[in-house]
Amino acid sequence: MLDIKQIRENPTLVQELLNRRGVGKYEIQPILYLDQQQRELEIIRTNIQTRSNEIGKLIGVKIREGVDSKGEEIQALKDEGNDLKLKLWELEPEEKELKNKIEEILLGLPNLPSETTPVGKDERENVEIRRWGDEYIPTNPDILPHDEIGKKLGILDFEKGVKVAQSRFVALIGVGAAFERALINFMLDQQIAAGYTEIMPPILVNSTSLTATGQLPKFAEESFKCGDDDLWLIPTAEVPVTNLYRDEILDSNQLPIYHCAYTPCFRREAGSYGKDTKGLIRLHQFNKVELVKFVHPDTSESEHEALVNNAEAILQALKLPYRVLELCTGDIGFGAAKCYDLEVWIPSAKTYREISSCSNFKDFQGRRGNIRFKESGKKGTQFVHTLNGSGLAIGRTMAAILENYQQPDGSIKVPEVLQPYLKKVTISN
RNA sequence: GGAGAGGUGGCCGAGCGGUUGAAGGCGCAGCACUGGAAAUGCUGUUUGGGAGUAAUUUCAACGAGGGUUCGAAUCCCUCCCUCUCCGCCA
Repeated sequence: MLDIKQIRENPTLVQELLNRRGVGKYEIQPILYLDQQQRELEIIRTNIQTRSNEIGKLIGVKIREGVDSKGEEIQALKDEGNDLKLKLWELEPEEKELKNKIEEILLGLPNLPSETTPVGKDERENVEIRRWGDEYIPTNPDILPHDEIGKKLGILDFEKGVKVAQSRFVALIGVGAAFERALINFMLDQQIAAGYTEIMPPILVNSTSLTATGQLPKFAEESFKCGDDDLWLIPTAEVPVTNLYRDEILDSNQLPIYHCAYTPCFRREAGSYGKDTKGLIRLHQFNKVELVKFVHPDTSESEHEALVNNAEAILQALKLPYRVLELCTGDIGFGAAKCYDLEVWIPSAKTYREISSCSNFKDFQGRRGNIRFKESGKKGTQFVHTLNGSGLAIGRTMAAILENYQQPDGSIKVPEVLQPYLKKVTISN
């Protein structure tokens, strides 16, 4: 959520930054107008309230002093109080409606992109920052797509996923299941060693939590809802983990807080019909290890770089070729001010595919979720900055390994760092 | 699912119609005492909105939303959540 004060005080700058996401997409003019009206009303209402409070107190004092509570003097005050009450009954709903409208619009506005976020229309204008591991790109031209080799090896069964659930679900069989588990454990162990505290959070969350992180109200159709309850399947561990500290005032010396969490993630993938219909790339349910940071605003940029490095370290340990993209203003997520995507090399498609997305939300989620901190000596509170990134998406990592480590005989070499976890050197029939 | 209890400030906990943003305690901060510390004493210590350059001032908030009243943490209604016991269950 954007700061209404910032919008009020710097409307031109705010509008300019929103325009970088797309001219004409978001307008702050309506908010400015409503805000003006609301504040004018508030002044009037507050004055009436003040007098009304005075009357209430005065009656109390008079009665205690022995004035006849049924007498004229008291009655006159009561009458005035009643008059004021009528006026308040008129003004209050009006002001409340204005406030609700402002809130509603505010919740629908995306975060302001950072000054450093490259300006661009869509994903074609993302900027490649660096590449790693070119030397690991396989030279064998006959690499089978991961889903095909997975079927051949008997470790991925998409038909069974469809039977049990629906399309875009998979069942992992035997070594496939163990492989998934090995990846999860390896990634968690590595991130814990990097300083993150592991969380195993609820994977059903309430609407308030989804609103805090920004999935609601705008992106309701992207998540699975449990019909009878106010509970949703999480689209990412970012939601429960960020909400761990919702409505809390942290002490500045508790910061920074680093968490990692393995969870399944559930996405409806509405609007991507026909895209990536095969394989592990785009499923309704997938596993992911997520990194989440809560930091002091002064450090959020360096914390962001460090978080990206933590995610990259996994790819490097697995010796998977990848590149880092800095997303442009037209492609960054709703709540992000700045975002790096990590894309892993997928040999069968001869292309890089997103495997991690590392975002700095600045105070956007902190404000929506009311996550604050207090600095001793300073008065008042500040919103924490939140950051998160995948470290990494497990299914896509498995896909990348099934291809990049594929041998001419159709077996899969197990990456060295995974061997102790899987207790295998190769996967074959 | 059935029965009962309860939700108050950073925490514990009183208050059950009148100057209560809220006693008392803990915690925290400052000061005093001390060579320094502990102990002790004193003082201070919620958050958010509005107006003002500021000092300041005003409004709101005792789970949430309505209602009664001149006045509600306190009374009434609805909802949410937590806890205990019973049942069921991985």
